[in-house]
Amino acid sequence: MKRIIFHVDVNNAFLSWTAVYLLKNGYDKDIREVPSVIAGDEKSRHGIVLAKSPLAKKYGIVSAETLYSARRKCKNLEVFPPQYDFYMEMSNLFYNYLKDYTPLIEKASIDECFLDLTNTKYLYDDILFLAYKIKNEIKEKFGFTVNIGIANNKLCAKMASDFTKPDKVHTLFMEEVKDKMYPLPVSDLLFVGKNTTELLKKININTIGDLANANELTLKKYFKNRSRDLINAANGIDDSPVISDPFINKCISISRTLVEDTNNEKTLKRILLDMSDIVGLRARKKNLFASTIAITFKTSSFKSYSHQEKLINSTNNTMEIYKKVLSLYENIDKNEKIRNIGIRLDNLKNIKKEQVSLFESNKANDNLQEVIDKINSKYDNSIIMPAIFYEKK
DNA sequence: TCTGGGGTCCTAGGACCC
DNA sequence: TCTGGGGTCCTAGGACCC
Repeated sequence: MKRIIFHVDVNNAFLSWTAVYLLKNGYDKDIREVPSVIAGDEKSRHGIVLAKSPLAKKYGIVSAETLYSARRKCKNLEVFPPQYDFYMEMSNLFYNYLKDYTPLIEKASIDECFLDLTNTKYLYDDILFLAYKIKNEIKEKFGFTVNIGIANNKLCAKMASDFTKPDKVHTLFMEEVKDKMYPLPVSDLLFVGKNTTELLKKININTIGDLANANELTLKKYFKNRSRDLINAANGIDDSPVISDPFINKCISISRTLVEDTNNEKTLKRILLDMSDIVGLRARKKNLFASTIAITFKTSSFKSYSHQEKLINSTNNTMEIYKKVLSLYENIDKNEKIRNIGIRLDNLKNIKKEQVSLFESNKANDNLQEVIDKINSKYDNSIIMPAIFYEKK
């Protein structure tokens, strides 16, 4: 049976949401109507474009480019800082509104959801009418616009919602793939990024249609096992389900770009401890336990490295994470200055894997952690941490 | 004042086992 | 007297997405 899938995507999410916030708070201008971007603070080296208005786009400004370069393209560019807390609020409003239409809803990211309406569509006599109703209601209720893609699977729904923006509904049913998707440049296809586009160009594949009809053996030379997936994607084939189960992270990570490059051990260890506590707390809140811990870093010359290690007992305990992080830190080249440093908890499961040890028990650690978390949640900002970690260099 | 941050998935290559 | 072969697990690195 053919499925009916909606992909609902907030137009220029960060920029729209900041526009909503500003208008609500008496700002007299809609920043969606001028050349504007949302970008981080350059002084703390976060100066890249996170979202752009349609007019900023006309100047050739793209996401993830440096603010410096964006300003050079457009002299009167208006720049606003991101407001992550407000974005989370809007994202939840959006999701809670949509989930009234079907229990089969998947939150794909902060600003997009998939809805499987296959079994609920009989409730709505006209699926297109329903999409317009959802789109218009979101605009009226919340003040931002969305695009909705309607298709028989997630891939095509997502492609469709990307067609023309903003505030639009598009369909891309299986029988429309040839007409609507084949003529597009292959770089428009999901999972085809910059590098893949370059490689495809070499073998004269320029449109999605070219890829759809490509010879798998030819592709294999460049893309190995990925070849079949690429051809399937180009043909609009995808049978991945809409997953509404509470989301279980595969990994939780955190990283920070430092105010200035450093190889000062004390500074780096202090930051690693801080971050160990943050990721640990996030894992504990979701009741997830990591069996792999990694540290990641970027050097002054922008080269990335990582070191990871599997644990015998999985954990989400701050002290245990930090202990492992420190031992991983010992492996890194202490001469190189570090620009960005991070921690990743990987192979997360919602049960604790524990090998029974004759010699020690982690029970005490876990109990202590629970007490610390309780205290910290009561007194917002105070971070309680065993003193030994502060006194040890 | 060049170049963020949080994710997922895949692959190569080494270690180790039988 | 000159180096197998299959399987699994683990780490490092890279591509891609929003």
